[in-house]
Amino acid sequence: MARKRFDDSSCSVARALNQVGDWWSLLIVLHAMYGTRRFVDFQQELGIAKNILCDRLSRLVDNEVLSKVDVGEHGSRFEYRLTEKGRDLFPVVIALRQWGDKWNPNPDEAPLDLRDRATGRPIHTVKVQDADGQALSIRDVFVAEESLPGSKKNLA
Amino acid sequence: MARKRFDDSSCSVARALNQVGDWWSLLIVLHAMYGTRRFVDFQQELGIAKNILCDRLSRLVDNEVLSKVDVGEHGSRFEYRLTEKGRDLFPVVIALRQWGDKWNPNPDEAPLDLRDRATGRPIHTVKVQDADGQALSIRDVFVAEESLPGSKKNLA
DNA sequence: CTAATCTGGTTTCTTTAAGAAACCTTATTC
DNA sequence: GAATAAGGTTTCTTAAAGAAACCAGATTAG
Repeated sequence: MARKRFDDSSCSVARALNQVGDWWSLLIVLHAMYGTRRFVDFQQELGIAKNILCDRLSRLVDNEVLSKVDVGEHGSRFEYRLTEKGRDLFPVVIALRQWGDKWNPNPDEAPLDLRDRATGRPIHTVKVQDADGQALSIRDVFVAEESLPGSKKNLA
Repeated sequence: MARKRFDDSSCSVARALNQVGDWWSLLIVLHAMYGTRRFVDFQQELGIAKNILCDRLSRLVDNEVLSKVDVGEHGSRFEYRLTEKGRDLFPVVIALRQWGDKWNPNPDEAPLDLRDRATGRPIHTVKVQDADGQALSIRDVFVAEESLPGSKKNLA
């Protein structure tokens, strides 16, 4: 495989994908958001091989998406908890979930019904918005200055 | 590798990742949003091997994220264009970009400055919001009913 | 008209990561 | 004190990623 790394890419999306851009990493973050904290629980919920889980957890810890906390009285019991950086992936995960629910719905099962704890009302669809909160499509957005790779000015 | 597939997973995030959840697929979608449409342009901009690009493009076409359009007078000239489903990944990509800009900024380069075409003002940070537009953190959201895998009720 | 080039691939080969399963060490429980 | 659980590590096999060569059909250059 020799997967290409993007640690040094000038594109922040590429760098972000480098940290959470594989199947398992983002699913681990997702389950961490569901409340999972223990190695064995991740393993069982995800059906992931232990060595891979080990690798992904330590990478997420290295990247400060998770923190590894020793919760044993005498060592040897750990929890993996989301850091602020990890919790900040919330909009990404929710946006991805909503996209999946919209375009690849599970015929057998209703999508997760996420609600606001305070009001009990369903949450909004995650959108890109202008300064006033108006939803923006890709055609409504442009790149200021010459910061775009390939020096194109507009989005698709 | 034998990467595990999640086509049939009951989790929409897992299914979504199955369609766009590797380095290249999402970067291809990103560049398509920048306006790239041609095979060679993807290849040069991404520095991806042709066989891998070929595979990813056809998978994205299979998954209806891109459509392959014959634009040659006499064949043999194609464009890959975002479908509505593909364009709908906009909030995902932007949320990921903003996360990357916040937590892994490029020291040498300012982040892309995305602006509203109509007003010229910078776009908002992508957020999860309640029905009134108030930003919600992960602690403010819960799962209604017993739809959560592992039958947990709360998020982290 | 012919040769060179471009586009969009496919094929072959090598490298490397993913996955399964066995094993291991330090608690904790019975 | 033996059995089990947590959290790994090691070994081996399989499969995917990447590089590079090759290819066919269309276009352009001379």
